[in-house]
Amino acid sequence: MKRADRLIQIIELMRRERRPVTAAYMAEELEVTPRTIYRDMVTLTASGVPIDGEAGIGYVMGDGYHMPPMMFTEDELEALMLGMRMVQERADKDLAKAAKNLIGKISTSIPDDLSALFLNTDLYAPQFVKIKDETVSVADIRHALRHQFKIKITYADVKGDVTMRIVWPILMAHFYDNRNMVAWCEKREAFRSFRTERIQELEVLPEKYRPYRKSLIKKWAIENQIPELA
Amino acid sequence: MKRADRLIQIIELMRRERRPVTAAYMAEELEVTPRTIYRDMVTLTASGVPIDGEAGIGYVMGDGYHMPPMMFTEDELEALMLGMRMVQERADKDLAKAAKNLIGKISTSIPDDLSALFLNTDLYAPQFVKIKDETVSVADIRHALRHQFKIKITYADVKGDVTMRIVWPILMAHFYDNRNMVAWCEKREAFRSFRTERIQELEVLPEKYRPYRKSLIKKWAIENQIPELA
DNA sequence: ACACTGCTGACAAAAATTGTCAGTACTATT
DNA sequence: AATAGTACTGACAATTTTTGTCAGCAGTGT
Repeated sequence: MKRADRLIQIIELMRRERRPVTAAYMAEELEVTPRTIYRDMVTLTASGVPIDGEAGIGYVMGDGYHMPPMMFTEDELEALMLGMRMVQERADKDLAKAAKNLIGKISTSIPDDLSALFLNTDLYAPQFVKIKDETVSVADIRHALRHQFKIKITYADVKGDVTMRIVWPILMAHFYDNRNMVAWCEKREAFRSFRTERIQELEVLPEKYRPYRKSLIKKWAIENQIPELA
Repeated sequence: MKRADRLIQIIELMRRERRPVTAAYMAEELEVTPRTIYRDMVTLTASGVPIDGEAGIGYVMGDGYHMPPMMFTEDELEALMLGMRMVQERADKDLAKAAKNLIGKISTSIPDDLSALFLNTDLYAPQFVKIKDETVSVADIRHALRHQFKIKITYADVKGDVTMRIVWPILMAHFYDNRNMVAWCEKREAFRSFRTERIQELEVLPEKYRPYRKSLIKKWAIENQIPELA
């Protein structure tokens, strides 16, 4: 990659990251050595781009630097299309519908030539193992999860034992052949995973749970040794 | 002045001008020849900076036309996020990077409260079977495919036999544990699938293939009994 | 018809970029 | 007080990029 491109990409990258970004990270992502990144940063700051670097921390972009909205690149549109295909194949039907709507919205708001490219079928992402449809509305779970509502569920476990519990949903996990809701179970006082298709009944309670979902996710990630979420 | 600086300055200059700016004017201002400005513009637009050039007029920066403020529903944002996670886990590294950039672009163009919801981690879509990294650039394949360029590849088949062929790439297929390029093979005069990680060398030829990709895909889909693409 | 402008290709001289390596200084954590 | 992580600098040679030049085509507005 040429330097000029890289500089623009660094601006984009800094704009989207809220946390400090290390030179090493950028070096990896942009496929150059950290030394080159340091040189780039000098160039950018010299040209007036408000980037702050602190030893031991990383780089942060100052507020107020406003680049005009960039259009999507071909690769971004392709990533979007592939992602939406995957969602349509693999996610629950509400989300699949949302994916379809999204494709529509975006394709009408980009130039025609890009749009044609975008909508053209040149991707294929089939899922051979079909995931069972849910009895309950996964949209309800997602809604509860986003706003930290407690939910009451009737659940059939592997052995077929049916129980009723109040849980705090914190995460949706999408695996190859099943979907899981990860939640804190009030009954067991522990994290549990619930396969969505085994949830028989579901009620979103008006009551919210207190600890921030983010911290619960972190705790769960540590317990389950999933570094990318911890 | 170095090129990198000049590009950043061009962005600044375009942002503050309302009227079209001619290449000649910028060339004067930045003390280079117009030819150099034309080259710069190609670089900038390729990097996604929304600049429009019209013969007889000059250059204007797109007023957010390419990416207008869009309203998304919570479900759409969640579909988007899930899709991009999947792409990051499952697609080649260029597309993964594009997915990341896309998240950044969209998150800066939607209201803050939605943005926070959007970026919050409440999805997990791991891929346990890791797909092998490619030797060649999959971005090149995608580019050739989108624009119907022929490509020349050196390919090692299952038995380990290495051959060189000219093929017409028509489709990328993303499976659970591998990625495939589907193409018309000039040598065999038939459709063939090539696992991307077994392509040893790749050259995008300047020559385009004639039949529309869409019709080739259809033919391939019928041969392979894939009704959703036929 | 005309002037103006965007845009492209090719080439060789000139200039910038890069990785490498070795080292300094600052920050937060232990 | 020690340690790990990070920003940052200098110098050099191989490599890559950039630039001007020139010649031309194509679209826009008068």
